[in-house]
Amino acid sequence: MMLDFYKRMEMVCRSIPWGKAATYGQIALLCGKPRNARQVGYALGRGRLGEGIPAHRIVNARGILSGAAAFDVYDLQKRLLEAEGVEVLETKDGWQVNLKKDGWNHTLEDALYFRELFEKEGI
DNA sequence: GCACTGACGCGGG
DNA sequence: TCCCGCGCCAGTG
Repeated sequence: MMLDFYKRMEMVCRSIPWGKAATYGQIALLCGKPRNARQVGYALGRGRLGEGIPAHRIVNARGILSGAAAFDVYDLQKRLLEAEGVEVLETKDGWQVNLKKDGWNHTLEDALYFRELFEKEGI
């Protein structure tokens, strides 16, 4: 049932720093499942990662915010990001964050930390 | 088991 | 750089 993946996603998502944005692929990578970016979006969309997940900090590889339908309020993701000091720009493809400036630059140490954590937790 | 879906990503033109 | 096609894979009916 790949429940392990969900537990991993929850841990990684909760580790995204305040005021930073992470990509689906980045989360999948840190979970040890680099090809499962779609599942990250799926899990978030269905609210399968529990309460308090900073879902607004997850954007796609180009920094585009998820479609309006993903949040109850059409601009909630934008407002939550801006409340954390993240600049959200308007583009023809939708709202976008500058990943160069506001993207989560996780380090190799971060990746190793998660790998050890998952092993220790047995997931 | 089968077909289809999707908050995705990448490589080629 | 911008599109577009294709690969990806857990869920769902």
